[in-house]
Amino acid sequence: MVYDPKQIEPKWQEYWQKNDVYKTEIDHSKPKYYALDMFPYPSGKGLHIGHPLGYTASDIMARYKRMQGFNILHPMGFDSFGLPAEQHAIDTGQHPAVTTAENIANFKQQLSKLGFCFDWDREVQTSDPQFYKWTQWIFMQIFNSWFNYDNNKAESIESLYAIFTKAGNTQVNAACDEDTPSFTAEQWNAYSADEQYKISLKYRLTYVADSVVNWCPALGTVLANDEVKDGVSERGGHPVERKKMKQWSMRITAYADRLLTGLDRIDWPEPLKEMQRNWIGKSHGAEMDFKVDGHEVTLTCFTTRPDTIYGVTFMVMAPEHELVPQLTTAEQKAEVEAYVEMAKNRSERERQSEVKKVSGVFTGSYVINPISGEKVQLWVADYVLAGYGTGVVMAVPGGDERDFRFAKHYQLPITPVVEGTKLDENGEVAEANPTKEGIMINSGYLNGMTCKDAIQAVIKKAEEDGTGTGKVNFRLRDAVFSRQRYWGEPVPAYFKDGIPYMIKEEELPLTLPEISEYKPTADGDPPLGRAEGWTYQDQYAYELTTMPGWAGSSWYFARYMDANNANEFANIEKTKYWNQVDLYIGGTEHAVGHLLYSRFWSHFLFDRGFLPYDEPFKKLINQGMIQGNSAIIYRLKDQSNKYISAKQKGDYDQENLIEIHVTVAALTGEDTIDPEVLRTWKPEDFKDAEFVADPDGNFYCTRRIEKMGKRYHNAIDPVSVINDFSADTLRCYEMFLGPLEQSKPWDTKGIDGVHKFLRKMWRLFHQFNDQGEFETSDGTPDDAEQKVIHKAIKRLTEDLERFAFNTPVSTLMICVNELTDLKCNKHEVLEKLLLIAAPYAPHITEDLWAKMGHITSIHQATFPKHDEKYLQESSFEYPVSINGKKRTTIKVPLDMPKEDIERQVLANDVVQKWLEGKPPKKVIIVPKRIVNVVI
RNA sequence: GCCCAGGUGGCGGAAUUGGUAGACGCGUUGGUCUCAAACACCAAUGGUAGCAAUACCGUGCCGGUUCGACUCCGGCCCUGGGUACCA
Repeated sequence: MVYDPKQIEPKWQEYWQKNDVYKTEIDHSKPKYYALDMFPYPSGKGLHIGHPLGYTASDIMARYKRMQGFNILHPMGFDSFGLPAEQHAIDTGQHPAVTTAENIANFKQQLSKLGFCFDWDREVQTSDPQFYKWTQWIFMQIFNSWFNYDNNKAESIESLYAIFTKAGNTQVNAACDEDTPSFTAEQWNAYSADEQYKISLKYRLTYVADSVVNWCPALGTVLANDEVKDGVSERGGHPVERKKMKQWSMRITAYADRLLTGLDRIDWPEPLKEMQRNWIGKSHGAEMDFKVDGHEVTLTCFTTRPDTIYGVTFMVMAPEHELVPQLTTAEQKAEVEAYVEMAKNRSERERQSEVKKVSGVFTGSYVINPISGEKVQLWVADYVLAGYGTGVVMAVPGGDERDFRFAKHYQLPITPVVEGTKLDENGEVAEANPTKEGIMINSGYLNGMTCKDAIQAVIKKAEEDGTGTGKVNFRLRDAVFSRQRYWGEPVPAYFKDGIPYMIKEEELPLTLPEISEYKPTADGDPPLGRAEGWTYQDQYAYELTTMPGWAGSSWYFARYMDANNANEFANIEKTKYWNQVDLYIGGTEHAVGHLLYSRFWSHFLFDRGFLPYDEPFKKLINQGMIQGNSAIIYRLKDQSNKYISAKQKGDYDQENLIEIHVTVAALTGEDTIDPEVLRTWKPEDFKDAEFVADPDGNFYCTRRIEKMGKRYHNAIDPVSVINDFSADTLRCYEMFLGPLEQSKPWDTKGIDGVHKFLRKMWRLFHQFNDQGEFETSDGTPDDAEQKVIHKAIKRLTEDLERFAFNTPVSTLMICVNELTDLKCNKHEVLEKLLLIAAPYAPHITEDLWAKMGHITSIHQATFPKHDEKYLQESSFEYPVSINGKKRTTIKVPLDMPKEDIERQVLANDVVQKWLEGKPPKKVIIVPKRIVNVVI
């Protein structure tokens, strides 16, 4: 009988499902283990080969831990709100809910073939009203909270009212809007309830404020940065401008410090923590006030280097800064306005990355240095960002590279203020010196101080003079929470006299209304503006924006613990049992998005007593991305229908070529394309296209390794791989491909080897009779057999304990090969082999396990432990090096003392030859490693 | 630009603490089995020189630390991810 996965795999998948093998209940007698995957967005293209990578790893860990006696929570669900379904709705008119349901059905169908041990009774879908009811509920709790810096915790808004009633707000140390006025208890108590409410809005952790967005007037909508290419919309190529709009935001900045220190308590990859730290970007420095000459206006800038205050030779404000018009002189007005208009269309990313393109304009105004009293020019330049710090920088070209480039370009003065700044032959500053190491020069009373002392000195003086204060600044910005979309959670808020109010908790969920079209309205309102009667109590307009994609994904992991609870988002007793996610697996692309927002919400829910932990993910592994190998062809810009073979690229004007990603299904070889496949693939683009092939008759494309995704048409369907081989093969192969954390392009080159391994394992159980039927023997295993299996158990266990998922496949292969060589068919040995292979290849091992006579699932059996007694060696073969270069080996008993080993080594022929009669300088013996003779 | 990661044979990768570089698999070459194929099995396989023993070179590039460096340090180059409204 041969290994026939087509027969085995569906059989056992059905068995597991029917017998509820993976159903999970709280069991206080067992330790728990929560293994979680980042849930997928159910795209229309279905599962791609990257999804099963992380899912397989967590599945292996879940099965392994289950076999070690843990109670496993291993659920799956769908992040089912999102842009693609909405875009599909705009294009076809099909309701996103319908598209999403179809896609989810397809995903589940595909997932079912991979043999994962998910407990599907706990499935969640973020677009399900029974789920988003609780997303809205959490939103309300955040709205009804404020952040108290005194104890660094979110508290109920009632407690803030209580403080105001007693003491006003002068003693309150809270996260709030900048324009919050001060008031006493008397003043507060004199306010009307409405006025009090209005003031409370400045403290609540969600609030409405102006935020800058990418506005596309032609499409009447806001675009994601992703949808903007070179300043125009990706769809249609319409101009995009940056515009301020009223948006809901969340005060994540209040949690900046806790999100920073919380990282120290979790087992995440250090680079990822580093990314989050940098994203939060805590920096110490000062805010300095510069008076504008001839105006009653002060410009405040944040700087991390107040010590360089004497090096300030000009000042720069962001083009969006609200004081730009006021501070521009009549002569400079036209130039400044033109510049501001130009800067409006450049994205923040462009502005930061194109450092070589220096641009800016003089306002005509001057500011006065608060320390030196010097008068310097005030400029506007787009390398200064409105959103960071105060949107104004004091430029120190001697110490900052961007300031330096700017000063060089516009011939502004450059003063070196730190000793050791490089000068050119004319004695002018040759390059900026950004280091904090050195002694101050050209800096008045600061001269001779170290930078660090000067920083303190300047802050002290500024605070005494009232011209500045020491300040901690964060790069992190509050999180914009509004999206001008249809397919997202409605915000459970309505407006009365322009003031936002929450609906009542018992009125949740606020379900998405039906609308006729999914586009924005003619006057630029979000799609919900089309919903008829979209009002609260028939009179107050509901919020028209919806929540962002990260809302649902910021708490879904808690819902799995109590997925069907209709009265609470998750019962606290249940969340106490399951607690933190023990192993969370997902891609690095979420490093600062999802993984920061989830931490934020968890910290919040913890503060308010809704969750028993603040850090949601105890251990995290960032799986690498399985990249696609895209196929790219070239179209001539001036002839929309003409495509040229990639090899002729050089013959054309590069500006005239447009790269087009085409489906990898059209590939006929490494880099050749069959144009006929393209004609049927996308008739609207290629039906009548002209393809200019090479003289050899081939039409070449360019291949490029990049993210696998819909837009690149480079995705591979895992089900096709299962059909060609088996689910067990795919699982093992995805692990075998390399370290989980590493990104790698998908390539099926080596998959045969893994498939062969499974066949070999199968044959191991069918090798002892002529019919090839299943047969094992009861004989006692000999030492060689014991050694093979115990070596494998040890290696595999050690590797899994350190979350190395790739090397165990090799270990299993070696074990099967060695047992085959030994012609081992001992029941005791083969049973252990099945047990250790079960997490990787659940179907084949389950089948063989049943054939061995077991009546319960192998996944409910106990994982074997290795016995050291079979692995003990009596001697060790040392590699012997001369001056670090390996020359020979020497085998000595393990317990031999170092002096005796040295004697043996020196007596060795090869060593003697190298020594040429002279004694060695040194002999280094590292036990069980190496002997190195230095001559 | 900024933040993070990676770079090892023809290919995917291994080397767990600074200690035999290339485990395991693919591919290639030669062979066994077969009427033939498929399957399977055996052998070789980093490069150069050599019949061989062996020698020299070799972990992106340049330099350093060390008895010894894929591993640690400094400087570059290239590739991938993120960069706040893709998910």
